Amino acid sequence: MGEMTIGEVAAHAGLRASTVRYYEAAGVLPPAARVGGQRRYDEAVLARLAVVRLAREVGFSIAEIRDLVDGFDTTGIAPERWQEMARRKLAEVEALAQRAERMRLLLEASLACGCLTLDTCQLVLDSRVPAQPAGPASPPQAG
Amino acid sequence: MGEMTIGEVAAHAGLRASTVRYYEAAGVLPPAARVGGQRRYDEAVLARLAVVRLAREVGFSIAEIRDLVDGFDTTGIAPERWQEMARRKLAEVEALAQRAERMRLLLEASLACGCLTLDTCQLVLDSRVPAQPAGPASPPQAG
DNA sequence: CTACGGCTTCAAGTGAACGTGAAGTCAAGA
DNA sequence: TCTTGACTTCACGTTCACTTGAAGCCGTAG
Repeated sequence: MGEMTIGEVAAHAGLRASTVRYYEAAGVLPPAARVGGQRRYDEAVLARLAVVRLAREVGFSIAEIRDLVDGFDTTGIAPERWQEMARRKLAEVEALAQRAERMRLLLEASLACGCLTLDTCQLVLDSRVPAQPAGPASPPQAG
Repeated sequence: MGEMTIGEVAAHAGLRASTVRYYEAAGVLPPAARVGGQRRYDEAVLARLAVVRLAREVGFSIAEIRDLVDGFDTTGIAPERWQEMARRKLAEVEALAQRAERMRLLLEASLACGCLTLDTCQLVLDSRVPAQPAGPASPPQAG
């Protein structure tokens, strides 16, 4: 199983061939060797794809993963780079968890509230405009 | 303050005028009355926009909010419709919270692990391919 | 008169993570 | 030989919630 085509790699990794090609174009995988124009892989790419999967599962974007593996072939990445990025991402994930918790609380409150018309519901009134600070008007950024 | 232009409404709601126009086009706001081609609003629209804000905060998409307010003017929505959609959304939000929790655990584990090369890390090996069930091959869906 | 600010419309752009379709190459099998 | 299946590149489509740009109307202030 030393030489694999893109279809075999995709099958082993649980991906589509198009995704593997996309990963290469995005710099997440190094350019594969070609035989008659077709990509050939050895098993190391499966380890790399496992790292990519883990990174995706913990919330890294494709661009972040590109930065993570930049300058390395399929054999290994830089541990200190991972550590640093993982710490940053952990903060993001905790923020996400807090947001989810807030959504959950609001939903439960709205279900418990049961007011006949939401237009007069206290929950709605509470979320009218979230505290505009003083100073010249600056419209909100995309969120 | 009975008659407001789109700019005034936007300022009161903490939105951009373009967003208010977008909401109308998306069916989230009913078509506004026009005076000389320009939109005119009364205060009821602010209550509607507060409902929209709350709905967005608890995770409803624009399309879901359109369904939520479908058939109602700026005065009120259907409570039972809200209840049903809120219950569904609550399940989604709980799933999101679980995913965030899983991301957090994985990140913390990877930071605690500290193995020199992630390619041989147990965490990576664990996330190789998540349990493909038997049967004819069917490529994974987007997710 | 001219500039200005705010309004109108429609169309297209943004970013993320791929998916999809066209058009063509290539080797193996009936 | 013809077909099948897997592969190639390239470019455009998809979803979401908007934003931005172009081109133009309208009232007012200088």
